[in-house]
Amino acid sequence: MLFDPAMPIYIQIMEDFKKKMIRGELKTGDKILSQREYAKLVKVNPNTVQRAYREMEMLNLVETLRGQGTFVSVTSAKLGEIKKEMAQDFLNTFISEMKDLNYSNEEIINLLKEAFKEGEQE
Amino acid sequence: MLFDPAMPIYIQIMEDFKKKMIRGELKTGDKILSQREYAKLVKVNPNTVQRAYREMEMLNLVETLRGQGTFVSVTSAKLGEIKKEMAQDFLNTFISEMKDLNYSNEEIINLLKEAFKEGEQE
Amino acid sequence: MLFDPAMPIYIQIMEDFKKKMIRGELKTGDKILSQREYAKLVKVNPNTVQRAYREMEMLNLVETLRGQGTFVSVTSAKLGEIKKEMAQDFLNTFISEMKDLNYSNEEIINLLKEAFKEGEQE
Amino acid sequence: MLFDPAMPIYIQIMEDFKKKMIRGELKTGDKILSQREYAKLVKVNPNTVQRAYREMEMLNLVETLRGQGTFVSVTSAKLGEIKKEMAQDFLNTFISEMKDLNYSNEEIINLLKEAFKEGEQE
DNA sequence: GTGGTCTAGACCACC
DNA sequence: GTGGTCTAGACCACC
Repeated sequence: MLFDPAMPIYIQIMEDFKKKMIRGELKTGDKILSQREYAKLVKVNPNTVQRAYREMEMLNLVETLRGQGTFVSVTSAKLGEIKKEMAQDFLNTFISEMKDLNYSNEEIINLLKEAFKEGEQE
Repeated sequence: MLFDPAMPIYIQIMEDFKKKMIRGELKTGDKILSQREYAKLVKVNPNTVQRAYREMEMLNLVETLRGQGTFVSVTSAKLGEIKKEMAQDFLNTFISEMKDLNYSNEEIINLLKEAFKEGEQE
Repeated sequence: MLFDPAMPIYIQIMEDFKKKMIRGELKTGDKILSQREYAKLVKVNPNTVQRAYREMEMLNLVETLRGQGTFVSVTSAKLGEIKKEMAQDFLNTFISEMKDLNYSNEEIINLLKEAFKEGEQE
Repeated sequence: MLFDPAMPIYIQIMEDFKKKMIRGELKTGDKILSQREYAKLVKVNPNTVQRAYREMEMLNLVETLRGQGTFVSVTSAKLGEIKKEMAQDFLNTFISEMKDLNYSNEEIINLLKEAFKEGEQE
């Protein structure tokens, strides 16, 4: 995984896990990598991974059992909430970028529709 | 100006000038800040500013006249091109982020329309 | 401050701050020691103090302003809640200890009353 | 048994024996585990157990008969004394903790009574 | 000056 | 093996 130096690594780790949960790649009950394994995998310090895991625990996304590991424990209600939050962020960023380029609401929607049409043809 | 450490600063400077041109805040013929003044303003090394100005000159966005300064020289055709390019980038990023969250084309368009409706009411 | 090795230091730091808030020695708006100063004072690593401060922030007990410091931000409602929680803990520990010694409810209350009487006379 | 690292283990072993005597789980004449067996049971060094047994012997709580083992030898008078001492410690700790939270004598007694009422209902 | 992030590595408790 | 705590110290951003 590549990290954007503009954002704390532990936040990026959390975002990645959230996305995996939303896409169903990680489901409630699944064991995730141990802090040490994950740290080795993405080449960061185990302390940084621990911080990400700890914050996810406080958000009730995962549950940690000492000596056993960390397990996904997110409820579907919570999952829906997270999905909406993340989507809203992307939406806001996108809209403000397009407004910055002087696009009107209608133009933005049209560009989006065009992009989808092109996508279909491929 | 705040710079994202994940991207070269000279690129970010260029993007900023491009946006200003697109929004009409900078028009053909306008004199822009000298490299030294600009460097002082945004607190970066003058060499970095020089690189940004040089690249903009190669793209025919600005023209430098010895002893006089640097002037916007972009044509309206070029401007339209840049605008489309930048918009396309934002669009692609946005779509791939939303797809990452498992949103369908229809859902994305609906979310966008809702966001615009809410924006109106404010 | 002396720390009990049986409990994490950052928890003990938090408990100490909570008590000071309950007793009114720290009031909403008060600036508390900077992480570094506090670390020096109680002779622990600044990272440990930071963890305590961060957890207090998540509990809305304090508020942190970058570059300015950390300030008490607890509401009186929250304060009452904390006070009850801490008292309940002390109460439970005490009762189970006394039950361990085979004291009945009545005996415990009588011992307490006696202790208060003696306290008065001093 | 779990030991609190804040206190010498031999003291904690003694406290545990005292409690068992007070609760009548160990009576005068009972044979207690040999030092080696006890050490194995609670996973501490036999020297630590020996120290605990020796101190209990000096307090006339147990008696060691060469080649036979260690036997409880506490008198009922002594037992009452110990019980009071331990209770007094718990009481003092509890009162000072509650005073720390600004509770008055009356409030402490009321909280205790409430706790007993709730205990009954369960 | 302030807090925030991260690394490297020790040591502990639980399994 | 697992996670939890702590230290020492670097480097950064904000004031």
